[in-house]
Amino acid sequence: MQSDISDKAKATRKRILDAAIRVFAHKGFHDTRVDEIVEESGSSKGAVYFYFPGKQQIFLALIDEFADLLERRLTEAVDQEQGGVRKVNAALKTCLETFGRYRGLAKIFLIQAVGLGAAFEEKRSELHQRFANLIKCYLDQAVADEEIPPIDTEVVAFAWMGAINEVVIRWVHTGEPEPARVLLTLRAMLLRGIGVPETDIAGLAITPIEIVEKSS
Amino acid sequence: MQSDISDKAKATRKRILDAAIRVFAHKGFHDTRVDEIVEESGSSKGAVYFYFPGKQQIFLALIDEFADLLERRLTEAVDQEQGGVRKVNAALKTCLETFGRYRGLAKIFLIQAVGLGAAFEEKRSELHQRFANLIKCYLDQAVADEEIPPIDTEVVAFAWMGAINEVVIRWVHTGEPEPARVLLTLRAMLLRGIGVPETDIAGLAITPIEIVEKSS
DNA sequence: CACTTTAGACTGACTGGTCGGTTTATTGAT
DNA sequence: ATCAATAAACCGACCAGTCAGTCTAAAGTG
Repeated sequence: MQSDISDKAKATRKRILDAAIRVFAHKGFHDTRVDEIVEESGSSKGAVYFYFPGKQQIFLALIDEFADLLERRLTEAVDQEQGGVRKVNAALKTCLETFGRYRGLAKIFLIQAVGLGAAFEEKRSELHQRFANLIKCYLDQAVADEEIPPIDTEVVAFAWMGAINEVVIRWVHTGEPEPARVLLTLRAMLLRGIGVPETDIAGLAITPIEIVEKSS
Repeated sequence: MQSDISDKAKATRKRILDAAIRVFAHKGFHDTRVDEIVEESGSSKGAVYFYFPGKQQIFLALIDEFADLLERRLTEAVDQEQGGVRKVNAALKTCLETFGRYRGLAKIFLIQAVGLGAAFEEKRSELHQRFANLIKCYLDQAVADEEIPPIDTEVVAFAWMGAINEVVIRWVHTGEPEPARVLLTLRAMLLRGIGVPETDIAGLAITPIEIVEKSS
């Protein structure tokens, strides 16, 4: 059948992307040679430039793909929960799970995509803006529902994102501390920080997180 | 006199470093050409390589210098205050002031030093560790003094650092939101987050921050 | 069916511009 | 004269991207 061809073709494309995740995550954008992606993927330079316009586009494709994935999972998880506090809890858990499942992409997203000069910086800024806004919306809702006192949700949203990112970065790097510990501590800290009553926080289940690593 | 020479020499060195701050902050490490630093500093390639072993070392020198400066200012400010809550407040204020005063260095420190591959990544990790540890110490002390309930200070320390960094990055980039607003919100959020009683937080003065930009 | 043709997927040797670093010459202070 | 300081032409390794060509399988043809 004809899908044989395109299956094999798609497979090559995927092999290249997977290899790119591994190499980019490990060495960063500038220290990654296209030839290394070629070798790691077991394909050829021609194949790489057949499927992608250039090195930069491969990198951006990975980031965009992951950002979409994360946003999809977040909104999905949050929408399934009722009430601001539970929603926040779900979001936090989903974040840690997703970063844990796609550790390579997480490292690319959180570290390797930073400090790459103007061309990428705009993208990074825009992505952070996007996720901060997502958080801000949920916070605003919690305020509107009078679950928490009125606060400067914009600043808090950025602070939350930074807090989560930093802890995840640390974890991706060293494997420390374990996600369960992180979830508990971070959750308590962030929720307390916006004035959620202690009783509401204590009421949250100690949902275990499952961290399963996937290639892509 | 002999200081004429070394004065002039030191001046050249400084001009190079200042130029490097500007260019690195604006374009990032890899997009910065040594020739751009030469031009911006109004010196020459010979002078640059007379004072520094190479591009990378200039970059690292800037980061180390700033890290030392920040740490010095922080410990200084914290030591002058009495009591955990006030110390934290002082630290936060000092952070924002210092980042504000040295905006170029702040951008290099927080953004441009990230995602540069293994050679720099270790340095970055070590720096974050260092500052997180500083925070952790103060938090531990606050716990020991029973000002706050026992918490996982390690995780909280990283979360705090991430929160501060992200907000500062945003501010360095867009100029938004104003530091005063940031200090108030961040302070309340972080202190609440570790269980500081609302009354203690309210008791803190609304100390105005002065943000004066300096070249270096 | 045998055969040519076409198209898509892929290969890897090659290239040409770029840029960190070096060298050599010059200046100027003591 | 001597030597630190500076200038700027120069070098060459490096590497993203190119391209002429190969291979395989499907489509067209008689």
